[in-house]
Amino acid sequence: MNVTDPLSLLRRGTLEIISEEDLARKLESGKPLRVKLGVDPTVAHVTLGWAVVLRKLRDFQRLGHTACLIIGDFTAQIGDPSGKSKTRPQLTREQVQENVRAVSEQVYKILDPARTEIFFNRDWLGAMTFEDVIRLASKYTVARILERDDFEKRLREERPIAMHEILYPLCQGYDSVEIKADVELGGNDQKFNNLVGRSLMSHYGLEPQVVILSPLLIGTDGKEKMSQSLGNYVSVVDTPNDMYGKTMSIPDELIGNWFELCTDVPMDEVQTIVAECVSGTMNPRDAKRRLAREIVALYHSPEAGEEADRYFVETFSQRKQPVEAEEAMIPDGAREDGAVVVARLVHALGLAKSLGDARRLIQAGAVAFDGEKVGDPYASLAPGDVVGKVLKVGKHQFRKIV
RNA sequence: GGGGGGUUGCCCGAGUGGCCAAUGGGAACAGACUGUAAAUCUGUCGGCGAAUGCCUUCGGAGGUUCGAAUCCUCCACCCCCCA
Repeated sequence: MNVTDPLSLLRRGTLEIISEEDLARKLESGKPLRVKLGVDPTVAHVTLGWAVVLRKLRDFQRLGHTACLIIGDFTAQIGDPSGKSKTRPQLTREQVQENVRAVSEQVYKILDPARTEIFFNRDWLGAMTFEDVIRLASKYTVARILERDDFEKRLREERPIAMHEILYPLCQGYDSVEIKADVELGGNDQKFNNLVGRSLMSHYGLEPQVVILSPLLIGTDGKEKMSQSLGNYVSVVDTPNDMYGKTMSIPDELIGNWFELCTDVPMDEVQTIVAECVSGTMNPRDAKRRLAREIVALYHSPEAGEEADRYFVETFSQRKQPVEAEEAMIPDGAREDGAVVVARLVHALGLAKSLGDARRLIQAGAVAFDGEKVGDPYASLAPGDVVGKVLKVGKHQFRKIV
């Protein structure tokens, strides 16, 4: 790849580079840089939010540098204190391996495997003696650790902070020492941890890493950062229709942000789109359709993007029956005296979490066959009346009964 | 080590012997309206049952009582103040 100005490529979609001078100097040295990114092995999906930093990492690869993925199988036991402020459940080595397998497949939808190294931090953190830990801990002060937003907040709110959580930033920072990182990428919430890495590296006589921070992508709920545990995410392995549909559901204010962080659409074009939405020249819905198409194109194909767009317009805008709904047989549990009990059918197909829930949905008018609502929670129909029809539950769950 | 406060449903938070499956808010889900947006209005929001109803739930284990989220005992965990 021929890039005349590597720095400006690397700057897109970042919030802060600490420091740009250092980065420029390291780039000029001409040697391939080791670019570190920590990976949380407790998740099994690469989300668009995570893809933001992965895409940045890919930019580095295109410039000839090496991606160093650190699987935090050791640190996962501690749990990053940022965010939910809860200690995570411990994972077995097997569970970790399982997630890593799933995730690495997805990661290579973005990264170049030839320029990627993978490490497990258990390999060095797990091997440390207590003495090593004490020595590491001596290189940082309590006051500085407690500066961390989350700790400060929890202290103020009288919520617990366990000793081991205090060690978390040190563990993560030590990873940088171990792999001799030149650059570390991360979401903005990683700022504290990544800066600790810088400081530790100097203590260990290494040149401190450059820290590059990306904004956190807001999830489909429009409020919280996108994360698997919050369920407001789009996975890079979602089907085209899902990916498209989820993208269409984001609030308008996020359009520009998503374009910048999730697509390769040039920034000046993004700015035009946003301006037109604001001025009313463009319907924000159409801007989102473009966005959704771009995203599907990136992880599937441009054709799949068009296809998903068509599906969306037909199914939701024009409220047609979906062309091809997932097929489902009538489970035995849904039958009673030869008739099909609608509530049981909905429940048995997993479209409602309990029988009672299914009845409530029916009562609320959320259940229909071929567009015809079923209003009676106790309705039962002859099998002939349901087979071949499309069952709709809520806004976007469809099953073709066969 | 001493003293005080706390642990309620997805979250926050009321409830201090029966009227409590447990007020209220948020989240979530559904309906209407739409652009599968936002805002708004309405409904639902432990499980099972056609139903009077039954079962499970208020940190854990016991106990008192006709009856306990509420009282007692022990245990676990958390916070604050003092040392």
